[in-house]
Amino acid sequence: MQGEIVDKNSVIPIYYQLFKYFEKQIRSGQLQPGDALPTEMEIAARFDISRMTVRHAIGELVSAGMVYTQKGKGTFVARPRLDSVVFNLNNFYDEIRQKGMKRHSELLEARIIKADEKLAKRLGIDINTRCLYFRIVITADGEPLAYETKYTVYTKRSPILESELKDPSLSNLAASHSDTIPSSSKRVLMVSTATEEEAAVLGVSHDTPVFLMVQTIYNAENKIIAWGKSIFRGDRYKLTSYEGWNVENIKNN
Amino acid sequence: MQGEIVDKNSVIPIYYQLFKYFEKQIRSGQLQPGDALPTEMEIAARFDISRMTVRHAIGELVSAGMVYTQKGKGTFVARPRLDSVVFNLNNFYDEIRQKGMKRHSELLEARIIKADEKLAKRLGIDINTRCLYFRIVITADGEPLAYETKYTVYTKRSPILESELKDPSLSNLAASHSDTIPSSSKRVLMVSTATEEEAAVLGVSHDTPVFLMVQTIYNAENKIIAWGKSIFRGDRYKLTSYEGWNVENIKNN
DNA sequence: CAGTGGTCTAGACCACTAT
DNA sequence: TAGTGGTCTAGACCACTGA
Repeated sequence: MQGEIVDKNSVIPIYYQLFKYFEKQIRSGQLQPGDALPTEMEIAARFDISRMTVRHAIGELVSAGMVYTQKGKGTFVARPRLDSVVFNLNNFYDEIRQKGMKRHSELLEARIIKADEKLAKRLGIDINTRCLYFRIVITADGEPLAYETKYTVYTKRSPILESELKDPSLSNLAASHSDTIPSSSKRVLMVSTATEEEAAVLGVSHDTPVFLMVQTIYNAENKIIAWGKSIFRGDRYKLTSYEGWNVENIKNN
Repeated sequence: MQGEIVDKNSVIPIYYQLFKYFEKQIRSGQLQPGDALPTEMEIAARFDISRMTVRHAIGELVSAGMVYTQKGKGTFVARPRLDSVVFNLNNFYDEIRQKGMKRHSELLEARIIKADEKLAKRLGIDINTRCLYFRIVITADGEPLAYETKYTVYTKRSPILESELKDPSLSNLAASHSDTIPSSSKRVLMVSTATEEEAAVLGVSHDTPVFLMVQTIYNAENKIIAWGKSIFRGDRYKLTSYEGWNVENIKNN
């Protein structure tokens, strides 16, 4: 009768079947936060499998944050952490695609420049170092949504493809034109109001609220190799975060 | 001589020592993205440990996103994903603490109300359902930083503690006063400008750019049990995201 | 003390990859 | 075909918990 839960002859691994079984119990509320799971020995005996296989399944549940273990006591259903919130930035670009809109990047300007004092300081490089500078506007169905300005050191002197300038990924760009590999990235998200120039490019009125994001790319030696500033229209963009175990069910609310 | 790397007599588990060993190799760049790790059998033989212990260590590296495995081929160092960005909202409140400032919550208003049509629709409940409504201002060193308005259904009629009204966690509040348990949470982060009322409360001028966050708490049946709106001063708050493997080294830049 | 989860072993068979 | 990682077993000993 337990064969309905774990089929040892299935191509699906036993540990995965077991993981899904408990996941379902928890998501459905049959196992409530604080409830104890059966002991590993009990589970192994009930399904006639090895304790190591049981532990593999429980390990997956722990990784998913759905249970926690306490040495000498047992394994318990965790409380969903509704307060630790993460906003996934992919939203900014994915949102366009999800709505079935066509994303398009327009190159406004692209130049090789020699770093002046301000840029040299910002990039942590020497003055007059050759840099690649460019600006793009990202549109969806013809409407401007974001305005990005980017700088990266240009030490490799490899050819610049227009396609890569239209790619919003600053780290890919740095990988192509810096002589070191991008290793870390820092982004700061702020609110601001559009400057005259930004308002003109985005086709909004001056003082419209916008998201302002500044990104810095570092190599393995923690040297800055790229810097970018992005302005997102506040009337078109938003970030959404879902937490908990029933997330799929509320996404369309 | 390998004993310097893995000490089988240490109280630290072997798999963890091995995990740290490879983590160090990767962070230091001695193992570059794309490089293959030794095979599991090789590692087991070199350190004279069981293959299962090696697999445990590699499993940790996989969980950390530092390596990936390919059946029949081997295990390889992953490329850090610098494009998938997450902003951790805890920033909003942690930032205050991190700066050594004292957070304080001031209760502006707290009432039990009967839901009017607008609120009933927003909370997905019947008109005239009893709800707890309140507003707070969060200050740091006396300066207002955030303004929050919250509603939750009030079915348990349990006493309301002023301390819990000052806790910024909407899910904790819903847990106390709703007759069902919070299960999922949805948050939407937008930019806006302060309304007259918000500007007055926060002590900023009208039309100052602000973060606007709306949170909805659901129970296991996907019924809304709480709703809240938070206004964060744009001139005081920012969200920061770090990606990559050298993150600790760039946090102070 | 008995029971729990944490670690570890020395095998085994499998599916997949490349040659 | 040989080599890889993926799964699984049936033990073992340990540290920790609570009675």
